[in-house]
Amino acid sequence: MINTLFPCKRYSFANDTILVDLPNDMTSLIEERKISMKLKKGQVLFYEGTIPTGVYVLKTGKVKKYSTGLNGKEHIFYLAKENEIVGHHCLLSKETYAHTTACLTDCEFDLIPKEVFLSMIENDHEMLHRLLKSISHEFGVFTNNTRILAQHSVRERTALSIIKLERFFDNDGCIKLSRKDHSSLVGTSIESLVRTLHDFKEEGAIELKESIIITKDIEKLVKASNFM
Amino acid sequence: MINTLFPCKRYSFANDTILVDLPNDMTSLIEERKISMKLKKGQVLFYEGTIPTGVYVLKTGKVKKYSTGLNGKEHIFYLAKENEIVGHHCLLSKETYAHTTACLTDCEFDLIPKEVFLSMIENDHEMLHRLLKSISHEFGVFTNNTRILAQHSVRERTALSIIKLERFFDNDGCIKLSRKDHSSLVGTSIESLVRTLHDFKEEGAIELKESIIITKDIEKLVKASNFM
DNA sequence: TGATTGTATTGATATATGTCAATTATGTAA
DNA sequence: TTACATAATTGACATATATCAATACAATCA
Repeated sequence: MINTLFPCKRYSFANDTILVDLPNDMTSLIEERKISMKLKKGQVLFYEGTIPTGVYVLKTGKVKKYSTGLNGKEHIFYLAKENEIVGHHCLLSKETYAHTTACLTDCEFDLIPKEVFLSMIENDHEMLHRLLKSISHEFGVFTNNTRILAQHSVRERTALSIIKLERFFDNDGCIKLSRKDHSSLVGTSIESLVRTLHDFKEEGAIELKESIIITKDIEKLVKASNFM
Repeated sequence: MINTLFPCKRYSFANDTILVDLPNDMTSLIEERKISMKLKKGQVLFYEGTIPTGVYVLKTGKVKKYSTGLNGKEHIFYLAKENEIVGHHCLLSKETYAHTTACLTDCEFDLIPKEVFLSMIENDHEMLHRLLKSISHEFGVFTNNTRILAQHSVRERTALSIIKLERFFDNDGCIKLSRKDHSSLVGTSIESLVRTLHDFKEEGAIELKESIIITKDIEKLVKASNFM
C-alpha cells in the first residue's frame, strides 16, 4: 500500500534477484564452493580499505553499510537485509572496499570466493547483465539520495527515513534501530533525531515504545517528508 | 601535483577510457552509426524522466549532471568533460533518465544509438567489463560524496569543491562556473557560497576575477576541507 | 536484588546556514 | 554608447541544527 504512496524503487538497491533462478551448473557451483558463516550482532563483515575475498550473500539478518569520517563518525548510506548480496562492487571495480559492512542483528552469510564469483560472471552472461542492471540502477538511487541530503531538512529526511525503514523492517510497522545508527542514516546528530521523533509522536504519526518506532500514520510522514 | 595531496580517484568517475582502443570492428561500427551533434551553452542534452535514445560521447565541452528538487532547485552531483560518456546508466538499468544533463559550454557530442550500444556490449566482452568496472567504481565515489554532504560543513565542502574544480578546469587554476551552479554543486545557497569564497580570498587561498576563481594556495584549501 | 553500563531524552546555548532585501557589477542587445 | 537583464555581492535577520551538560530510562550481570 505504501508502494502507491511512494516511489520506493528510487530508494532501494533491489539487488536480491541477481542469484535467483540461475542455470543449474551455476547453482551447483555456488553450493559446492560457498563458505557458510555466522556473525553476531555488532560484528563487522568487512572493513573499508581492505582487500575483498569474495561476495557475501546475506541469508538471514540485517546489515548496515557505512563509511567513516575523520572524527570516526559513521555515515550509513544503506541497509541491506535477507537475500541481498554485498561486497560485489569492489570486486568488480578491482579496488579495496570503499565502505564497511557490519551486522545490525545476528546474521548468516554465504561467502562466494572471489575466483568463483569472477568465473561465474565470465561464463554466465545472464548474471553479468543482472549485475550491470543492478549497479546501474543504484546510480539513480544515489543521485536521489545526495539530492535529498543536499536539499532537505533534518525533519524531512527523518520522515523519509521512517517511511523507508518501515518497508525495510516489514514487521507491523515496528522499526528497531538504535538512535545512533538511525541518526547516522539520516545524517544528523542523535539529539536532533530524538527531538524530531518526539515531534512526530506529538503529531500522531508514530509511537515510541522502548526505543522502537511504530508507524501510525504514514500519510502524515509522507507529507512531512515534503515529496510529491 | 595535487594528486599527491589528494585522493582524486575517490572523487572522479573516470569513465573516459571505456571506448578507447576497442577492436577495429567496434570502432568502425561506432564511426558508421554515430550521430554527431552540437549544443549551445545552457542547452539540455536529456531530461530526467525521459526515455533514452542512446549513449552520448562528449567530444568537446563540459556538462553538468543534476536532478531537480520540488521547488525546482537543481542539485548538481557531477560535472563531466571531454571524452567522458554520459547517459549509459539508464540504458543499462532499463529505466528512464534519473537525472538531467545540460551544457556548461558549447558542446559537441557523438550519439551512439541505443541498439548499437546494446549490441556492442553483447558482442564485446572487454567493453562490458570496462563498463562494469567504471560503474562499480562510481559506487565508491557516491558513498564518499554522500558522507561529505552528511558530515561536512559548507566551508569544508566549498574548499573541496574548489580543489576538484581546479582539476576539472585544468587551466592554470582558473575556474569558470556561475555562482548558481557552484552552489548547487556544493549543496548550499548562493549567498553562503559567495561568503565562503570571500573568506578564502581574505585568507589568500584563492583570487576572484570577474566571478572566475583562481586558486592560489591549494594546501590552504586542503586544510580547510578538513580531510587527511 | 542492587550496581553498573549503555542508551535515550531533555534543557540550555551557540552558531552555522538559509532567507529576504537592497545594492553593485557585469554582460548583452539595440 | 545607453538601456536592460542577469549575475554577484553585501547586510540584516531568523531559525534550524549541533553541541555540551544533565538527567532519566533500560538492560545486563553479579
